[in-house]
Amino acid sequence: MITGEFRCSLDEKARLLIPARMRTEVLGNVVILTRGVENCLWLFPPEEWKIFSENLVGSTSLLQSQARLIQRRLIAPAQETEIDKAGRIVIPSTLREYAELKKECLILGLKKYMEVWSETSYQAYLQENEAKFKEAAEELGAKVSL
Amino acid sequence: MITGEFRCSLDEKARLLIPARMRTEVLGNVVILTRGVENCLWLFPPEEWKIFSENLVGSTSLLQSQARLIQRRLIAPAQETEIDKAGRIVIPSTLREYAELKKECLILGLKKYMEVWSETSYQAYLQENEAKFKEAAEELGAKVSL
DNA sequence: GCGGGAGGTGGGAAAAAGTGGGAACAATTA
DNA sequence: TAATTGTTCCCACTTTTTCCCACCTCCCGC
Repeated sequence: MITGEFRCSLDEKARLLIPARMRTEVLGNVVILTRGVENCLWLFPPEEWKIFSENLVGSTSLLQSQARLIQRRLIAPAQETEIDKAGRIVIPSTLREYAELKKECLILGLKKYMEVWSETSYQAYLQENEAKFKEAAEELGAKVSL
Repeated sequence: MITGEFRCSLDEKARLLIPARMRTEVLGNVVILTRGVENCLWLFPPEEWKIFSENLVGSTSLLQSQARLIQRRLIAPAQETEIDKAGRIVIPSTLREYAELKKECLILGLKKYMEVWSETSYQAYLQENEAKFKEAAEELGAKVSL
């Protein structure tokens, strides 16, 4: 999958356009949408979702509360969604509300999956975390020479 | 890659001319553009980006907040861009806004990669950090004989 | 000083991507 | 059952992007 930040818009019918550049990377016309960590949605191509979810389920037991929590939080909300002829997907209302998506959205490509953010939440997230990011980068720089 | 500071301009179609001197150093006609640290964009030749990003992604999990932060801040914004026949690249709007690029830009050559700054931000950055630079130089001088 | 070439700039036109909304169909409620 | 609301599919329009070409200007050799 490609990386990149792309602006995209959600219309009144709750359809989100996947930018053409990212669309070409999704084999087939189906993606899995779920709640992400932080205020965003995660969007996986089916193969990647299979790997991720099976790993997650495989390494946890439903007899443990933490495992149940993780499963409810990440696995349960997952829905398969079809990409229409114009390259859009319909965002289910529970997920739309979770990520507080308005008209202005942002899609992030992260190699194995994508994230969908409301533009305002994403800017807020980046601003709040810029200091942490610089610290993390310093630390990383001390370990690895990049 | 060559070093040097070059003034260059961004036109109304968001195309940035890579000075001919630097262009010759980029094998092939593709570069990777991403958010840098501080107010600038980073511009890597594909091979260098591969090394850098793989080092970065290699040992991280999307279930950890620091890893997500670094991926969102450095990996997600990265886009492959082609150099056109006239030696220009198109700067994606999210990146252009991040670095506050206006017509007057500056490209810095830094051996392994390049940086793109708005001329005004760069001047401000240098002025603000001159004192810190002198300190850093003292410290380094104590360790290494240069 | 003049001609030629390389580097740099701008903009037109075709193609591609994105947007909105109508109509048909399904579902839900009174 | 009729009326209303919500979905889905499709089409037409608009905007953006891409590709290409023409021209400008500066520098160098003659």
